[in-house]
Parts: sequence; structure tokens; C-alpha cells
Amino acid sequence: MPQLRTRSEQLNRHLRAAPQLFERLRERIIALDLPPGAPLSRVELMAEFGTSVTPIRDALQRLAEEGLVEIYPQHATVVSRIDLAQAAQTQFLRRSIELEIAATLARAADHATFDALRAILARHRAALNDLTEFKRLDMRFHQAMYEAAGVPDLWALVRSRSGHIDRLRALHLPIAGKAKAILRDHGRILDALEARDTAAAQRAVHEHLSGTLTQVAAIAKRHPEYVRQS
Amino acid sequence: MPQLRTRSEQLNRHLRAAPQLFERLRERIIALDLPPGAPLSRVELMAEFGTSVTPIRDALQRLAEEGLVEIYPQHATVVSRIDLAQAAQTQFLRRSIELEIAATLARAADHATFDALRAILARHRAALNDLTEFKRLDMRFHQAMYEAAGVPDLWALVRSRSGHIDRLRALHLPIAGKAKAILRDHGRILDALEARDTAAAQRAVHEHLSGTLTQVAAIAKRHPEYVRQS
DNA sequence: GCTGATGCACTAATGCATTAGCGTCCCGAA
DNA sequence: TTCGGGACGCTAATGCATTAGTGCATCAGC
Repeated sequence: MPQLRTRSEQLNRHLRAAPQLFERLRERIIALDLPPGAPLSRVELMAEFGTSVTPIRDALQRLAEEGLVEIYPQHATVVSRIDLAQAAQTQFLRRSIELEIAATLARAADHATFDALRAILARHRAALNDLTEFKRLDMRFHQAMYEAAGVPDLWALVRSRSGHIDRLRALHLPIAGKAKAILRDHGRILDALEARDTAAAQRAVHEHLSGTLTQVAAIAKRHPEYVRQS
Repeated sequence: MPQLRTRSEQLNRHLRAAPQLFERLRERIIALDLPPGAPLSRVELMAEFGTSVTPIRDALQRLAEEGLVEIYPQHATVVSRIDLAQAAQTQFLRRSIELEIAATLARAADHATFDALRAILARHRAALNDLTEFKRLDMRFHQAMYEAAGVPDLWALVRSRSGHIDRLRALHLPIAGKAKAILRDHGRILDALEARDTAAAQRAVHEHLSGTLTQVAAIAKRHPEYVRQS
């Protein structure tokens, strides 16, 4: 993780062009506002953001490292198609980490940790009808487990690799009862952790993270132009 | 993972300046040829590699994303100190993934996979006295497991995050019998996988990956100037 | 008269703008 | 169907603006 060293760097970070461009483009790609296959013309981006090519190049290179854009040197830069293999590997990654986090917390988490997680879960339950807040607290719950297990950077890692999965989620149809299932899963995980039952906690994590990508086949058929043929 | 699209890109990739600079600098940092704290002056690098600042800037930014250099804007760019917290998190990451890989392979690997792993292990045993080949085959064994489990990109991910650990390894004293312990561990893992004994395979993986960072405290005391004070 | 602090100017290094060079793809003609 | 020319746009080079750190000079206080 690049840390912020000086006070002025903290102030300037949001003034620097390239990171801002990266974030804004990333959001638009993940929201499918920039759909897979869309060309990313540097001259258009120059006009839109009022910068020169250098910050744009930097942002596009970072996006390419996350797999969200593909740069064909000397030819073009386009939004990448959704790579189901990459999405599956990221899901494997996340499941691996969170299973191990569950084992760690079941063994060694203290009361303050459980209190913090319960507090998040309570707020999460209260946000059942506020979709953006619900999503935020969903992530917050997982992030808190990463931090409690001493691996906060791995949360950032998983997030940074989730571009393809996030785009699949954006194509998901809203499923009735999905939110309640999430709350139920989080509650089960927490109960098992507090009971120091490693196996139960891992089962709950496994189940929680297995349901996410059930519709992929249907999505791939509904939007073949969005999915990489491989 | 950025994939190579066109034939000529594959050819030119090794001609492009920035990736070459990145690789060479990375090797020198990991080998401690460029020790923590060493300044990376653009003008010196320009003179040394015969390019302009743009490829150098690209390479340094990629190194910064991997945590191997720290860029203080308008001031300096230096090789980062070894971050023990980051190293521990990377080790957690690797252990998490390989435990899950072990579960996957114990459940579903076929004979061809085991044959391939046994072949690598045999060559590995034969390379007991060739250090560089031994290290190469060590990595090859793990990489083969990632590939067999269907997550080849996660191997690249772990590798790319291993900079701090690799530098710790470079400071390790050679331990008598270390190589034989590695071979024994790999053999145990493979035996358990072939016996479809998930628990035993995971125990073997856990033990194999636990011994790596035993000397950290001693190293931090021997080379305090190399380690980030946190 | 001496010591310490404050302020200003200078140096150095990065981010960004601008420009040149060159490879790739497309399209039309043979 | 194949080959060549041209447009497109990505990489690299060069120059400029901004900013952090440093050192010296000046001034106030003892």
C-alpha cells in the first residue's frame, strides 16, 4: 500500500490528476456506463477532463493492470470484456482469504472485535431498504473482519481485483430475499466465530461466498457481447 | 493479468523499455543490490539505461504499486524499507490460497496432475546441489499446483506481492537441511493429495509455509536500517 | 558579544504539457 | 487474394511548472 507521507501529499492527493482519472474511469467501467468493448480515446478523455495525455496514460495503465481495460500498443485502448475465468479466480482468492480469516478470528478474536462486528451488523440490518447504504455496510462488515485478522491490505487487494465480478454483479437481476440472505449469513458467521467454532464459521463463510456467482451462465447468454469468448 | 494480444506485441514486449526497466530494477531491489533507502535518481537511471524519463517513470510507478519503492513527490524516490507487516500479510495470503488449493486438488485432481507434480519433484530432488535450479523448481512445484487448481493468475499475484518477503529471504542465513526439508514437505503434500486426505494435505501445506519467516526478529535486529520502523 | 530562532532564497525532483516518432490496422487497387 | 499506402493513436522524448527540503543570513533575546 502506498502510504501518504507528508501533510501536503494528503492534501494534494485529491488534486493530482491521474488518480482522479483512474477512480472516475473505474467507477464508470464497473457501472457499465462504459460498457465492455467501448473505445477509450485519449483525445476524447483529454477534452473531457481537461488534462494532457500523461495523466490519462497513467490512469489507463493502472486500469490495464487491474484488467479493466486492454491496451493494444500503437493501435487502441478499449474497455475489456468480462473475463469469467478471471472472475472465478478472484472469487477463489476471496474465499481462500476469508476462510483463513474465519479460522484466525475463531481462534483469537477478542470481545471488542465481536462488539464492533455486531455493531456493523445492527446498522446493516437497519439499512435493509437503503440499497447504497446496504452495500456499503456489506463491504464494511467484511473489511472489519480483514482488519481484525490483521490483514487490512488484503481487503484492498481483493477489492482491486474485483472489477470483473463487480461488473457481473451490475448485470445481476435483483433477487428477492438476497439482502436478507446476506444478513442471515453474516449473522451465522458471527455467531460461529463467537462460539469459537472454526468449522461452522468456515462453513458459513463458504456458503456466503458461494452464492454470488450463480447467474453467470444466464448472464453470459443474455449479454454475449459483454463476455470474453475464451 | 494483462495478456498479450498480437504476435508483434509478444515480440515487442521485450523491446519496450519500461517493462525491461521494471524487471531489472525489481531484481536488483530484491537482491538487495539496491538496498532499502537507496535513492533512485531519474537522471542517473536515464544515464544508466539510455532512455528518457517516461519509461523510467512508468517503471518506478509499477514498483511503487508493489511497495518496493516509495515516491515522495517533488522530493525523492527511494527503495522502500522492508515492511514486516506487509510481508506477514503476503504470507497470510499465500497460505490461504494454498490451503484452498490443497482442498481443491485433494478432491478433484486427476492422475495427469499427480504425474506432473511427481515429475517436478523428481527433478527437484536431483537439483539438490544446484541452488538456482533448486529455487526454480521449488517455485515450479507451487506454480503447477496453482495451475492444476485452475488459478494460475493467483500465482502471479502472490509472486508480485512477495517483494518484501523475497528481500527477507535474501537476508536469511543459509540453514542446514533447509533444502531437504522443502523436498520432504513437497513430498508430504503430494502424498496426502494423492491419498485424497484433505486434512493431511492442509496440515502439510500449513507446516511448509510456516517455517519461512522464523528468523525475522533476528534479521530485524541484524539489519535495523533495512526494516521499516512502525 | 554570543546563541538560537525565524524567514527567505536556492536546489532538486516529481507531475504534467507538448511534441516527435513509429508501429498497427484498414482499405483500396492490382 | 495479396500487397501497399495512409490514417490513427500509442510510446517515448523534451521542456516547463510546482513543490519539498536545505542552508544561510538576519534578527531578537540573553
